Amino acid sequence: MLKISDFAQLSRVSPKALRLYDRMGLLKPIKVDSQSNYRYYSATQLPRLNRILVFKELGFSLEEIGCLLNENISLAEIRGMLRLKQSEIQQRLLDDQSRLIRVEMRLQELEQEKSMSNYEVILKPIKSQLVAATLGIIPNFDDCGPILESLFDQVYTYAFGNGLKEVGCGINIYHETTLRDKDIPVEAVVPIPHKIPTSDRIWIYKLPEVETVACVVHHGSFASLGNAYCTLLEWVGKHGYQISGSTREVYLQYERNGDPSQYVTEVQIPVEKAA
Amino acid sequence: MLKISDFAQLSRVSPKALRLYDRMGLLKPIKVDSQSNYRYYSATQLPRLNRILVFKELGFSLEEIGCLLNENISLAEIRGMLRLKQSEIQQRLLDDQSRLIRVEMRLQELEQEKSMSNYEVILKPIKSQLVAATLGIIPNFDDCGPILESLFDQVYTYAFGNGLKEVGCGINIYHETTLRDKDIPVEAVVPIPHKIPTSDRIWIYKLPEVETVACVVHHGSFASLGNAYCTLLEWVGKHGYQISGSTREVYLQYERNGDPSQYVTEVQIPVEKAA
DNA sequence: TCAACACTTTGCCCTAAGGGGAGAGTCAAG
DNA sequence: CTTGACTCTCCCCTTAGGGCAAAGTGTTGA
Repeated sequence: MLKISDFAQLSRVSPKALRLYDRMGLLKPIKVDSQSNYRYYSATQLPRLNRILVFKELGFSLEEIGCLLNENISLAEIRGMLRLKQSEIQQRLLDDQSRLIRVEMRLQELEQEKSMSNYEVILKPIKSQLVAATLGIIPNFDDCGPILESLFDQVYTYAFGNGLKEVGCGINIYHETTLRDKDIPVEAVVPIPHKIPTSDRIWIYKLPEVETVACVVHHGSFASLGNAYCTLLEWVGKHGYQISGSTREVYLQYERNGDPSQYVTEVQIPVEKAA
Repeated sequence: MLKISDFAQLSRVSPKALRLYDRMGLLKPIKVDSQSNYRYYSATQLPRLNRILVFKELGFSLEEIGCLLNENISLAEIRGMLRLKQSEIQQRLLDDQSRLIRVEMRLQELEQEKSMSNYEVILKPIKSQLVAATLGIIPNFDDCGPILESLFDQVYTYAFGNGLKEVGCGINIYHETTLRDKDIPVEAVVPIPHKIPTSDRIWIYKLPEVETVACVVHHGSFASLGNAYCTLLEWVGKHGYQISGSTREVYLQYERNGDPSQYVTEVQIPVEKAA
């Protein structure tokens, strides 16, 4: 018959924790004085408490331990819970390994560049979306503005002309992955909420989903968009990915003849883990 | 000017999280309508939000991210926080690796033995304690009871005779680590709360602390204490430890001529990581 | 036998990062 | 004008207890 603090000292578990285990049914005192509600424990309860502690160290929650200590639990169930916990821990290990590598890469960058990059590369999935699209060719990058505007004009005009009120923001898709600085084919697409007829210049289709794109958000004039590409391409290589699809530019904020410093563009490159 | 759910969709961060980031000062909307309290965001805030997300994936708490995003933080401080996080992750990795191994060992045991062991081995430190002690020799294990009782009688009698009211429970220390089944020297010690004089048979000293003991709690007659030793020794070997000191038996619950099924004994073996 | 002190009880609030929901106010379209 | 979709704030919930407060209990010294 030990008082709670004696038992706590014996087991090196705080009285608070012992009360919690009592309330959760993991370890009931051998006796509770009905008048004072004092809890009384016995040294014979140490094996059970130690079992609780061991399972806790193995990463089980108190609720799970409640199941594990239940008298009528089969060995198969125990095995199942252990295997489940095993895969949980393995997953956390993998996550932490990747996290660790990314932290270390940031430290390296910091040492080399003496400043933090302006861009954060993030990975995300892109959902399939219905779009209206047209094709064009950019003779050279220095003068792509008017051509792109004209392409999007065509798509927007067509979409509004077919009764649409609200459309998504413009997206450029560069289907050519080889580097070329002249006569670049480009597809100008605009997400639309529902189907409209196709024309000879504008076609409607469902842009397939992309499992993973690496992307950066560029804030400012298109003139400095090259930095975004540099960051993105370097990141893809360094982190063990490879390009697996057509690059897109999403014009999240853009106004014709507006202030270029207010433009916001997201550059997306579909990627997959390099073999 | 995007409403919260538009911005949420754009960034794939829930409105709930955006409100939290607002409240924590991580990402304030560009405008809050003073009458309706509606939050309005701009696509220009995506880079900052992405930075938040990246740091979150690296394992930083929102509070830490608040520091990291603070304008007037030096590169040295950022480096410091990264290094701190790095060591945190490394520690968690090590913990999880050891956890994983222990879970796998339990699974193996389960496969082999078709039942769960009765003992849980736990590691703990033992604090230094003041004790009264005497030495004896056990001719053979089969008949150790009376001799041990006599040894403890001497110590208890001496302690009470010197005015002590409360003493700890008896501990046997087997200083001999070599296996011997006859004439085993044993030290019977009893923790005492403060100094008393030494005699020729009973001496008082401070039992040094032990950094780590592996221990099991045995519940029942001493006759089956061998099982506890088996479990413990097997565990020590399997888990990559080696014995680094004298084994102890702590008689947590014992009553002369009492019911042996109520005895509780803790067997402790000092261990250290094997090289 | 009483006062003092150590101990125990329950209950409440706190943690991190939101999720879920209620009740009330707001916005845009028909 | 109404309706439905959004948004706001506020409250409770999650883990495994820690900290504290008020009230009750046990032991000990005088």
